[in-house]
Amino acid sequence: MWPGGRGAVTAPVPLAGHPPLQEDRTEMAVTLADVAARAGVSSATVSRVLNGNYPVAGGTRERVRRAVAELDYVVNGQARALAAATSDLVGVLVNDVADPFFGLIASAVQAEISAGAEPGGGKLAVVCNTGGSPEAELTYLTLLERQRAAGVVLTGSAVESAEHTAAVTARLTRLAASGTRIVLCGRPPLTLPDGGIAPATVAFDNRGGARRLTEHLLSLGHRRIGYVSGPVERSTTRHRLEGHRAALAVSDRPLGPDAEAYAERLTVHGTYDRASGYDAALELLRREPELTAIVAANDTVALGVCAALRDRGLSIPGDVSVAGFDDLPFSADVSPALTTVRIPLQEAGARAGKLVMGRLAPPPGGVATVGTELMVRGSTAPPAVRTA
Amino acid sequence: MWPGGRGAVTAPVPLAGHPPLQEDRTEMAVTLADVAARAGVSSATVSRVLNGNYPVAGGTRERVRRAVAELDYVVNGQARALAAATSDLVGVLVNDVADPFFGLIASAVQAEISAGAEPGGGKLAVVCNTGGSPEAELTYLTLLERQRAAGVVLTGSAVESAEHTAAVTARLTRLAASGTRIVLCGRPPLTLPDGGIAPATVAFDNRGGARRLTEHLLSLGHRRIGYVSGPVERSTTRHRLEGHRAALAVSDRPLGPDAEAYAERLTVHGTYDRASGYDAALELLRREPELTAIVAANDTVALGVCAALRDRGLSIPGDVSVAGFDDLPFSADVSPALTTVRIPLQEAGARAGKLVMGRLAPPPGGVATVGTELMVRGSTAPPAVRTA
DNA sequence: GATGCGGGAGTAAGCGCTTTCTCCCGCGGC
DNA sequence: GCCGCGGGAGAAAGCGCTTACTCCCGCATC
Repeated sequence: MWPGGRGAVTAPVPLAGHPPLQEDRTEMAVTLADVAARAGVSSATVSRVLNGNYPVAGGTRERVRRAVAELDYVVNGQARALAAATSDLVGVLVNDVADPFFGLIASAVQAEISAGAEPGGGKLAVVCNTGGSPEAELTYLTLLERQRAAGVVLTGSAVESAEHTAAVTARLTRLAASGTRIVLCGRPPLTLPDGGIAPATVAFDNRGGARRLTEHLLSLGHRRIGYVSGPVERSTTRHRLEGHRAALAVSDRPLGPDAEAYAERLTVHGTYDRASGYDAALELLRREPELTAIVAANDTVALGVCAALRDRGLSIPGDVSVAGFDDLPFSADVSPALTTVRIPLQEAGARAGKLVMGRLAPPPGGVATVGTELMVRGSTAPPAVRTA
Repeated sequence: MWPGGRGAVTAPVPLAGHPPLQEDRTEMAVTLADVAARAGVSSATVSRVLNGNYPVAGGTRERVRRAVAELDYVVNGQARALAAATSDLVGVLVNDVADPFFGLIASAVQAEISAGAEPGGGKLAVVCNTGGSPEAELTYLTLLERQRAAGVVLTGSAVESAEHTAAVTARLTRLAASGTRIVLCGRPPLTLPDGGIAPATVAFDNRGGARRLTEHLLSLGHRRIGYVSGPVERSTTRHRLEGHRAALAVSDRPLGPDAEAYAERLTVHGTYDRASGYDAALELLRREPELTAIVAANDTVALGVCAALRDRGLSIPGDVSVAGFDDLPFSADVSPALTTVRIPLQEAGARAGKLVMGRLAPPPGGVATVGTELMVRGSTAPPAVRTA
């Protein structure tokens, strides 16, 4: 078949696998066999006691337990995983761990998956920071496949490019086929090709929340509303913007047929961070000095907007009302407290965690949407009566 | 499940390991052997091509590469780990992922460790949320030992109880002995017993930062300064409080010998969250209505303090100055912007990441302290001249 | 033309578990 | 009193890789 292959091992020289690496400075770890020897049983029995899935006589069990304790034995997860074809790892992909939005979700997911049964304290969450980069997302998916992760939770907005969607779908299909449970949290449902079951999804009602938020501003009397959007090509960005526009569309804004163009003009795209909000606010003010309200894509951006307005000498909400999205913990504490849309991130994360652990049946249709709630606080008020 | 009956199979039926679980719905994953067969080489050669640590002829290598691509082969990390006695996992223990303080550190650590060499994109960070619970910390340490983690980064304040310290030390000693690299970040150095090398440490200058912060208030003219501390028995809490007291000790406060008792009275312990700050501020106001400044254990707590003061109708910094610690991103954006102490969390995390990856030599003495910087902003000002 | 070398490839021995067979033993039933 | 049975426990076959040894072959050396 292949060249160079001889074979013919003539002399009975015993081959040796890994013998030379014994005398490391690192004393050899205790293995199942050591425990077995100490307890005077076979390693199979020790394994059985440890996993508790096979009847072992009380006395024997006790002896094994003692040996385990005396030797401070800790099972080798990788060997176990290999032999049993299981894994203790669950991947959690987030755009940015340092962002409380993801932190809250990750924290809830993690609490859920490590709250496992006794055997050893559940699974371990591998939090992967994609930084919003599609490539990183794919890389991590591969890394998780390599680890044969028990499950994967994808959180946050999806990049809406056909190419990337296809790539992610392919990875997820493979993962699902090999038994990894997939859950999407805060990103739109996905359809897997060739009969694959679509992953369970915990979706956020971004569109509805955004609509209600803008309706709130409209009802206060605002008509010149700026919108600081997130990065284009991301599902969350699109949904929130759509909700905003939907509210505007049914309003009685005096602009009639030009309404859409006007809304377009008062929309600035940026990233989901503070600096982006700051810059965008200035830009909006330039485009429409008569602005009476600004809606931001999220709370962090809203903070940047507030900073810019303040630097411009405008008061909130006296001169301009500001609203955010997400209701992160700090939003209630800033001054003025931010009007925003609350997403039950904790609850969503917990739900995702239960789903990925198989502790919760997937919702009918595969998609569960968590509602959003408008939180009206001090940063929004009726527009001042200007000299217009 | 298990046998149950005997079965006296008399004929020489060959034993079979795992044969029955072939026909799962989950098509059998591609293995090294499959790739080898397809490329017409031995599996050893495939392994060598993949790991690039052994000379393989160009043609052969190309053939293997093609086979890998065609079969969409992804190496089984667990088998590899078992065989090579290595691991792709690095544990990162944090008190609370949802807290930006830890989020920032974790994010930096992660960026550092996954920025690995080509072989496969570096290691995977396992972010473990201890919730500040000593038990959880130990549990995670065991779980990481089980996974034979390549490294572990412990972040955040340590619980200062002899018992817990001993337990952690024991776990770390074992981990270190088995080759796991240990790094402490933001927690005080530790000494391992019996000759074990102490883990590399990236410490924060909490004491110095706190001292300079209080000195700043003193220099503004404040003399009645409340302190909202963190949970007792935590190193960070203690260090910050010590810094604060140190500054007071050398000040010319008019209270003379009673100074210490006074400082004691103006210190309230709580947790590191907003609610704690809120309650503590009210309590301080009750104890000393003449208070002109409040120093909080961290920015989050400071936010709670601000909220309480506002609810009491007090202006910041007009009536009471407020200061925090950490300089989290939002601190510059709240109104008034928070005077605080900046800790270069990003830098510290990156340093810890490099250390745990062995890409940076441990600092001499094992401990590298990152400096802190006083950030004076709008929330502190000279005390108003009250009718006193 | 025989010998020495070094590059390139294969063989197979484990890594430390899990799990399937096998097997031993004491006991109640016919 | 012999057979059948079920509870307990052991032997051993892998899981899918890595890697220490071997070995072959072509080429430069003497």
